Amino acid sequence: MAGKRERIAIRRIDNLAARQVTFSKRRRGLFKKAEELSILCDAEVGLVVFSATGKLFHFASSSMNRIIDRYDSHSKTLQKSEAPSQLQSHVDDSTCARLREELAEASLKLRQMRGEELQRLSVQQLQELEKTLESGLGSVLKTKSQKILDEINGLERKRMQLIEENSRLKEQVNSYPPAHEVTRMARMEMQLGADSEVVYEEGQSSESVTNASYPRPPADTDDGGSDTSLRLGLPLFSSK
Amino acid sequence: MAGKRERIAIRRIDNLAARQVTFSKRRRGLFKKAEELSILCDAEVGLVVFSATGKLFHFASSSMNRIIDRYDSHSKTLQKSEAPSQLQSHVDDSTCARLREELAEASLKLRQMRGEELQRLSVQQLQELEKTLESGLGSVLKTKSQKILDEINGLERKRMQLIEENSRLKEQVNSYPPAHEVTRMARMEMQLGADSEVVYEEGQSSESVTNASYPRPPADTDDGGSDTSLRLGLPLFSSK
DNA sequence: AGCTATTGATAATC
DNA sequence: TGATTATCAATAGCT
Repeated sequence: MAGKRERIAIRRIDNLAARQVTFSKRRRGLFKKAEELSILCDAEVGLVVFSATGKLFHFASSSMNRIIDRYDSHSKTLQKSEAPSQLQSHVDDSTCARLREELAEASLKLRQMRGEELQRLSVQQLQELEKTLESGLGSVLKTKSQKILDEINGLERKRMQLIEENSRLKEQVNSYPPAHEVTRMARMEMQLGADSEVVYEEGQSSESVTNASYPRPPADTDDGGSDTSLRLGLPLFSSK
Repeated sequence: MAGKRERIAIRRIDNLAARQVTFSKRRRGLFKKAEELSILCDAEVGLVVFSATGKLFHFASSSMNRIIDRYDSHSKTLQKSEAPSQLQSHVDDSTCARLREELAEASLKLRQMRGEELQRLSVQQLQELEKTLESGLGSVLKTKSQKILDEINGLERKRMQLIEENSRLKEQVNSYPPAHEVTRMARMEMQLGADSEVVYEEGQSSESVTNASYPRPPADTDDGGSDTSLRLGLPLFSSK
């Protein structure tokens, strides 16, 4: 039948068709609610939506220009004087047109690289695109691996420094064991156990620092479901 | 308790307090949905709301100025031709600047997808790029496979039509064998074998032809250059 | 494009 | 305002 709905996460919908369908549905819903708000609550509402393909949709309870003007006057308390007689700032239309063309072309290429709008391409062109993507993917994997390795190495270096320092300190403590300190150390060792994180010595291969989870995904909450494999794919390249 | 809700008519709410409460609630809902649309569907969304008391609320998936510029440049299609004032050229100027900006951004993304200028990206961003590239690559392979299959099917269909036509013609020839033609036919059949594909003419009837199985891929490989494997990756994988 | 099972939004109320 | 809940409205997943 229909409709075993599940809640969806609010992140970009990967599938193109699904994204377009959702866009249509939600866009209608959004515009409806915008209008309702303006009517119910006597508010002035302006809504502008550009689809991913660049198509424009808009709604204004009064007129868009009026709303934009009102928005400008509200938000631009600190508007700089626009220096109205800006001589020679005239950029001719051809430049603009060319820019637009280039932008359209770049956007299309981007969408195609993301796997959209491929129907018009020939097999030959698809082949080329495939090659480009594979090459790019290779570079990305390589760069990512390098960055992760760097991070690991950095951590390892710090760790070694700490181990060294730790040894030095331990030596000092053993050489001059003030009574109260000896007692404290003993207590600590009992608490921590032999295999605790406090490392006194022992040469360690980087093996135990593998990629289980890299310490710091830059300031981003790992969205719980994202794919977990890192796909380093570079250093241990035992093809064959 | 609470809430025996009734549906309400979409007209201005007379009661001031109720109107304000509804404004707050619906405004929040509207902004939430605006943001969701922009994220889910990769759309650029700008929303401006003035309350009845003149308070401003706004949301922009990118930046409001950019969206307003983009809106202006879109609706500028039917712009009045005159107004050569400074203001006009000022608008053109900012539009141009925005275009330049967008183009630079798109170009950078393109280069990054091709594997260039990746150093500044974080591991997280690289991971995302990788995912995008893999997804795009999957779509490309899928599309290419489909196109190749279509081509094969088309060729096969034509081949079957030709074989049919061929049989028909052969029958005709056998029924009315002029003396000199008989000789020729005999010679040809000795050379070519009975079931060869001698094509006399191509009848272009688009009758339905079952294309279920194709005995063999189109035998004529005039493609003498490409040494690359096709990497069909055929078994159509679903994209989610 | 239609059709529902569900989730999500929110009107009424405290 | 904020919280609660009964209802209505929007829409995700299919066909």
